[in-house]
Amino acid sequence: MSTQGQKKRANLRDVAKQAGVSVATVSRVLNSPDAVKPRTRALVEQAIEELKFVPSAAARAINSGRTRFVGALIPTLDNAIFARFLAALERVLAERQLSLIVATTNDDPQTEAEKARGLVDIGAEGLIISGVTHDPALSALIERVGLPAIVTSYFDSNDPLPTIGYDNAAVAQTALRHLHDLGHRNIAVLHGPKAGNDRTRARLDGLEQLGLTVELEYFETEISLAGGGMAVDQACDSGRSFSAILCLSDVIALGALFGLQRRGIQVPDNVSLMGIDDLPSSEHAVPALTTVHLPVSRMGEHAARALSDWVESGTTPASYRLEATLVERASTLPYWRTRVK
Amino acid sequence: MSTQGQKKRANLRDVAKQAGVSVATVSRVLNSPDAVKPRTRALVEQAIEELKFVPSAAARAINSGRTRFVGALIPTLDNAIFARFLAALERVLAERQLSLIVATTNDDPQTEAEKARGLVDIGAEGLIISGVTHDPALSALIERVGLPAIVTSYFDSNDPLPTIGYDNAAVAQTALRHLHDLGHRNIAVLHGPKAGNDRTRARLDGLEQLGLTVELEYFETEISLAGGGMAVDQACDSGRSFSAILCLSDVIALGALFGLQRRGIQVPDNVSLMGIDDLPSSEHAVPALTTVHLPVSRMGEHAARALSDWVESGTTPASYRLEATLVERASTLPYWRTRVK
DNA sequence: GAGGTTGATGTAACTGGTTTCATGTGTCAA
DNA sequence: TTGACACATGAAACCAGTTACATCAACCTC
Repeated sequence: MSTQGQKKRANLRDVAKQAGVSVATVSRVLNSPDAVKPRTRALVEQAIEELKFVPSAAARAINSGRTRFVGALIPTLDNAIFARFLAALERVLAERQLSLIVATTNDDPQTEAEKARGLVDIGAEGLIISGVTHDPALSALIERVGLPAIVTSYFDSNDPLPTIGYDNAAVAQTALRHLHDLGHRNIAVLHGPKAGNDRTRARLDGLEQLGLTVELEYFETEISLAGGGMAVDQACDSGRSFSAILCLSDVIALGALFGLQRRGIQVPDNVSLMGIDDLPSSEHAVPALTTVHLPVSRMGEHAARALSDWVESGTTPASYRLEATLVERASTLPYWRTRVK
Repeated sequence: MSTQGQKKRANLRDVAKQAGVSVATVSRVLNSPDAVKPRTRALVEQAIEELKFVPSAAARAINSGRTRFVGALIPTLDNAIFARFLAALERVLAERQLSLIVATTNDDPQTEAEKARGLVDIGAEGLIISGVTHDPALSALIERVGLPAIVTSYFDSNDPLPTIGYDNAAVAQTALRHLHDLGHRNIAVLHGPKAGNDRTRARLDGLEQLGLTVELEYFETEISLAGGGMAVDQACDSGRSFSAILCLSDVIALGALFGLQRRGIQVPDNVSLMGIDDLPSSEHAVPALTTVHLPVSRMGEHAARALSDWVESGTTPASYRLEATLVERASTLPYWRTRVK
């Protein structure tokens, strides 16, 4: 009854009193056990056990100035591409004893800024931000706090913040050039919403800037399997004919593949189909989808290392560009072998 | 030069000195601005701006006893089922001003216990734990700290912790019963690793306990599209013949579908195929996959609400059972209409 | 046996906020 | 004019740890 103070969590002072030692000694038992005599240590450990003492993280943090967690702002968890990125991020951060707080933004700059604010308020030591378009409030916040922050999923050495990613315009161009090289000249482009999504916009801009003599017809849809299916229906019903379909996201591409299968259109015999991202599903689909591989796992690993170095030792990382490579699989065929339906 | 202390972050005292007021007043400006005279407030706000003052989260936490974040221990981010669960969790927690730290365990109880320890060390106010099998160290930790913790993805009203989930044995039984009702008697069961994965084990146990007069042949593989493909190859090459394939995970089922397509085996004409989970891909695949719908989004929402209530007001939530329902789609057919290849 | 060194422990200052309580000023009614 | 009261503000205690420095005993050396 006397020892079991049921009221609330014991603190250092309680333990010290119980063990008959000073608070400093208890603190030493916790942090550098070798510095205290075994007998005393045992005494303290027993008191800790009896009182079920658990040190307060906040009090620790106030002294060390460290909270040991960073935040990641990502558009969504629903797309495997971000889930994979996050998985790599989490893995490498964990190796370095850093935890990861996840905040999703739905590609809304304002939500992004608000969630960033929330992360800073609870003590995030650094930030990983996916994408380019940001609310000015976000930049202001980062500048003000002097917070380590890395932008990913896009590369631009001129950005005020370090960027770790690929050149989205070039990625789209790689894809389009492949179809062009195969001889395709009438291509449907299926892409996600432009609003708020800078990655999609950069990819679309890339297509425009390439200046190839191809007819591109654009179909905007949501980035999901259902979206891919609907867009493909729209494209087929538009009255125009295409020998190839370029999807600016693999999720859309897989949805499109399913949509085409439902209509009895053969890929790649009747139409070539390709995506961008290189999700596991693209490799295993039948036919396997040609795509542009985005090294998101490596991006996550690199970003995690860069951020943790920055947080630990204050070394601002350099921007880093990852190469995206064409992965040719079975879903694309030369134009002359295509029998457009 | 004098005002621009480049050294380090300003604190409350610095701001107070700069503004010529007391620390209490600055604190008030931050927390209850109405309590201070507009003129004084302006003075303080100017000082805050000049010094780029940002309050320390740790110092706040030490007073309030709140850190405003909880942790989630999930097996992996690579399976969409957990990504979707997490998305729902994050959304509802964010509504309630709680952040979410993600830690992945790879279904390893020891990793789980270690990461839980890490979460407690940095001040998590509560825990969401996916699955049943846990290291004793984890239970000990939770008990000791008196930490709000909810177990999900499984339901058991007798568990010492509140559980929010479905009955995995019953889920598998629902699936098997469906195939049995269709007349299938020779069924290949494709499932993920048993080691460390209690959900898989519970589902397998469920199949055994159902006691139907069916021949079940088991094939263990990894939970991935590749795994599904390999298992289906193994099943086909085993020399035995099946009229139906039951996959204990939709990821495996989709991999199996692709594998069958590669072999030229028609689903459902030559073999019926079904999964469990009901991922978006199952709905959109061709043919659309029959599956058992697990309401993971609702599970995430419910868990988030329960945990935040617990954390905020100390009300231990009751365990909650979610119903999993059969979703009949195009990939399963009665036995008599099947032409086994 | 005096002086120096080492090791173990305690005292108290410190981290950066919040909050209680005391103080001082201004307004209003009696 | 004075007592009552609200309002704005400051001083200092407080939260739960860490740590610089002081203390003291024990051991060793000359």
